[in-house]
Amino acid sequence: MRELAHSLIRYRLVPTNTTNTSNKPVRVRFAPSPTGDLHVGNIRTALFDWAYARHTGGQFIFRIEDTDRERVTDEYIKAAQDTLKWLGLDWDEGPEVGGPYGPYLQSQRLDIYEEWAAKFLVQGDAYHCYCSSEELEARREAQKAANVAPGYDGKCRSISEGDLAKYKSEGRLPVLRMRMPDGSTTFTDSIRGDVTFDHNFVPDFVLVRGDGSPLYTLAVAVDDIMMKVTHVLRGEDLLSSTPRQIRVYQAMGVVESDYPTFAHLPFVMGQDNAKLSKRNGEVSIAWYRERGFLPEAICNYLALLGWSPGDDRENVTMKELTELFTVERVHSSPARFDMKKLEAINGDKIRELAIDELLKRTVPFLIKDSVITGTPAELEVVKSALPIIQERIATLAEVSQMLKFLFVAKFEVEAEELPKIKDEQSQIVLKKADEILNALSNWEHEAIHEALKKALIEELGLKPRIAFSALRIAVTGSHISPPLFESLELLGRERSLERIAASIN
RNA sequence: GGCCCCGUCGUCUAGUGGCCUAGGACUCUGGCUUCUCAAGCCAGCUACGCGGGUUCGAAUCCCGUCGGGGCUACCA
Repeated sequence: MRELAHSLIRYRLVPTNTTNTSNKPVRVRFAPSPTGDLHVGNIRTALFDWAYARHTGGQFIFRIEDTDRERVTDEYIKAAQDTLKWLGLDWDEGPEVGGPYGPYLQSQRLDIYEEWAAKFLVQGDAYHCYCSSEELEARREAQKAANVAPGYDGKCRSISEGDLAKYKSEGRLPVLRMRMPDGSTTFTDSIRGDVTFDHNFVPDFVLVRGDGSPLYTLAVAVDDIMMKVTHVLRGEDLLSSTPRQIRVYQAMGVVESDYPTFAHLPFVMGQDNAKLSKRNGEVSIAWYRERGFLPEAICNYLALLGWSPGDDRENVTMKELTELFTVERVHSSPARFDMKKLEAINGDKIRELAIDELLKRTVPFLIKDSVITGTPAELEVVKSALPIIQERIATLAEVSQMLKFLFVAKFEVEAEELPKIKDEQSQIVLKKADEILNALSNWEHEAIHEALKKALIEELGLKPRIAFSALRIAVTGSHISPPLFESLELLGRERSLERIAASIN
């Protein structure tokens, strides 16, 4: 009977657009399984989820899928929250903030899953399966060899009394398996259109482990329904798990109009066209944070991976993103992650920062790199130096290299640069500069520039790039530095003259 | 192997039958500017995977093909 009832379960979800045709308030969830630091792909998903929720004025729900307690740790859960906060992806319901449909950690919802599982068993939608992993493995191998679709063969759909007694006496613990009826499932993916899965290729799947713990397939479906989620935007790796999820809705007795709308986001790939992973690029958001990438730059860049506003604009703020984001404009094809473009956008965002804001953001890097300790006097110097390096850096971490010459206790010219100031011509320049600057009373960069230009360019007849290069190295230690005259002013008269003198043979 | 998804410059993308001799951005190359490095400005290179069809006309529609990816767990 039950089988019959499910024999024709084709259905279709109403096509959805971002204006949310249904009158239900939009509820979008980001539900990662933190088995490590959140990575670029997770964040791109989170960003789209968040942007969609904000765009529609709906709720953004943050749920932790920690049914696999072997791989998910408390540190990773904590790190995931920190990362989202750092990026500015604030959630309306979830860990810390709570909400009406909590708890939001699946490990705290075990009794809920247990209840539904029991119901499914009673209803006959699910059944106990006593097959051991070894047996399943063996049968899978056989299926593969026989070239038939692999998957559970339904052996335990009906078990004889005798077999049941035998399994129990052996102490076997059954898993709970969902009965997949004949037929097919079709759903409308907002990004991909109609997608159909023939149930011949969707085998009966496990809902509850032998030890009684729930699996993703059960928890995710139950939670999305119980939390009244209206839109599921997630990675395309979950596309083929959708018919299973829908099967659980059916067992739960949910009416079709209450199913969430699915949208499967394309992957973020690494350089080598494989899914982005540790092997082919940096994936951990924490890594980008340490490297001096701005959260708004990361979000801006990631927003452009698989989505575009439609016109030629590429620089969008978080606010603009929430205004412009629609699921219709999300691509269906995967995108490759390009560090170079991220860096370019990061540089642009740095240049947009007000000096006080830039100061606030760079100080932790300078302290971490032991360039400064953070005294008010140091901060003053950094602040006055930032305007001249702001357009020269692509990441915040670069400020240390740029400004350390202003703070080092014991200054030394970089070893490889030394020969460049020891030649005859450089020595002439340095001696002349020493003489001129010692006589200079006004130590402002314009005055310094004027004096040096007159002495070195006009009187000695040198090309500017030649003349100033030696001086640059002598004073900053490197042939790459912030503008020379401003650097001299910032360094101060005393230390500048000291360094020039020290560079003279 | 089976099922499913995907296919425009090197990369991200615009493009939904004529506005496309395919636009923008990043990268790269050359130039300008310049005290180095950047930034900025200008210029250049490079793409509709392939083959059929439909049509007066196709990057856009259809079919096939090739290629890439995902899933195929008591992971998510």
